[in-house]
Amino acid sequence: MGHSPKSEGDTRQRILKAATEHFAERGYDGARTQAIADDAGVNKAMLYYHFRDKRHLYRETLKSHFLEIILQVIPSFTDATREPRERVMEIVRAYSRFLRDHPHMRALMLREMATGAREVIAVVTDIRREVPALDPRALLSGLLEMMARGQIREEDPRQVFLHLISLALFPHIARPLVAYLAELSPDEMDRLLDERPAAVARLLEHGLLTTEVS
Amino acid sequence: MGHSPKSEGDTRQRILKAATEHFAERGYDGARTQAIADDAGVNKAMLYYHFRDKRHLYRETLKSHFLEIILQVIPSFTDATREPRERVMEIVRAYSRFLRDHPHMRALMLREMATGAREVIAVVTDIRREVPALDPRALLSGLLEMMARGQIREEDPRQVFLHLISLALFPHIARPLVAYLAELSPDEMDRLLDERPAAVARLLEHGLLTTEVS
DNA sequence: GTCTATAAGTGGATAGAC
DNA sequence: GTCTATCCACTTATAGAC
Repeated sequence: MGHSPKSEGDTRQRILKAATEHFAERGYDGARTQAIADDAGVNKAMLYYHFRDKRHLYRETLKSHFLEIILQVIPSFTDATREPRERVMEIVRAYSRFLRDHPHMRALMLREMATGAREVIAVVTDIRREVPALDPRALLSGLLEMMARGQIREEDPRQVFLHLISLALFPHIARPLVAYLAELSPDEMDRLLDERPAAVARLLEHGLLTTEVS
Repeated sequence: MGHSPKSEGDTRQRILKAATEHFAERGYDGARTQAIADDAGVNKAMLYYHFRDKRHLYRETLKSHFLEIILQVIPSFTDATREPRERVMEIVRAYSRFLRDHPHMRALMLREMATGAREVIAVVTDIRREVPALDPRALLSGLLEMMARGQIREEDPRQVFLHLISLALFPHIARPLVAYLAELSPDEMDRLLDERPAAVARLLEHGLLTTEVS
């Protein structure tokens, strides 16, 4: 690194941070390059110096965050040191923790899913080319292993995968709508989400339906 | 009714249909009024005659769809004529069916959630003022009733509500990303989603974790 | 690396004829 | 109710000085 005029990679980072906020809050089309530059404390022309254009800036923004989510969440699926109940709770907690630490990821992910996740998929493919160890298939193989050990019921592992990420993620991403429908204050909603890992664990242990005595 | 020059409420409906597609696929900021008018087969000025401006057009678009989702989904929570297992399967199926019949709702909902669901909430509030019978609180009371009858395990009903809509909705809304991560073809993904109601029912009956024999 | 100035184009919206 | 023509604010993007 050496002798760059002003602030090395710092400017680039500040731009990415500002871009994250604007893309998350207003979406790709709604985000204004001028506003991003202002928030980053640089001139608008700098966006085009550091990134080719708006689209490239968007991709790099996604990339910087998805690398982290993959690094944080995969281990929760594959860590075999804990007992089963604790393991599934940890999966729910891992997503929960990630969304708390990265408050803009929720909106970024939602908008990406709305467009068929085109850009995320390109970005994840990119990441995997650079770091082949980060294989999302690990998510499924961790479950298969638990099944082989008889720790979880025999079931299509893809359905089990869907069960777990649904239970873990949906309440967070649908938060505003759920809070409105169930008439919950932000505080009550926080508490409900904090209690989620335990509630999910109970569901996975006992199911929901009582056994008919008939 | 009567003697309107060309096509009564027909034009309005065609505009709403075209608007649905564009708002879903490109988002509010990404949608182009020109493109909506083109697809509706009318002049752009007509949008401003039938709806005050772009924002009002967007709200009316949401409203036309949310009225339907409320009408279709609430009954699945409150219909007490079936037995419990069939009832929860029906909840999962009701959402599934709705998303199949309204292919653009997925994206519309996702984008709304990304912005904190501001507009949907306004729209649902509107609908409830016009049709007070459609109270979303019915979603919770249906569950409470099942609990009172001992048909489902004692649990915070709000957590149960979250369990059910998470399991039912998330796999559909996250479909593109899930398909990519699990390396599933569109056909395989379709089959997986078709099998969801049964897989969810099994989860609710038996849980997931096996009982430790220790 | 960072800025100023400006180009080139696009979008939502309206006035007014039919 | 529907169309034509047009306005003007605002957006991305670049050329070029420092």
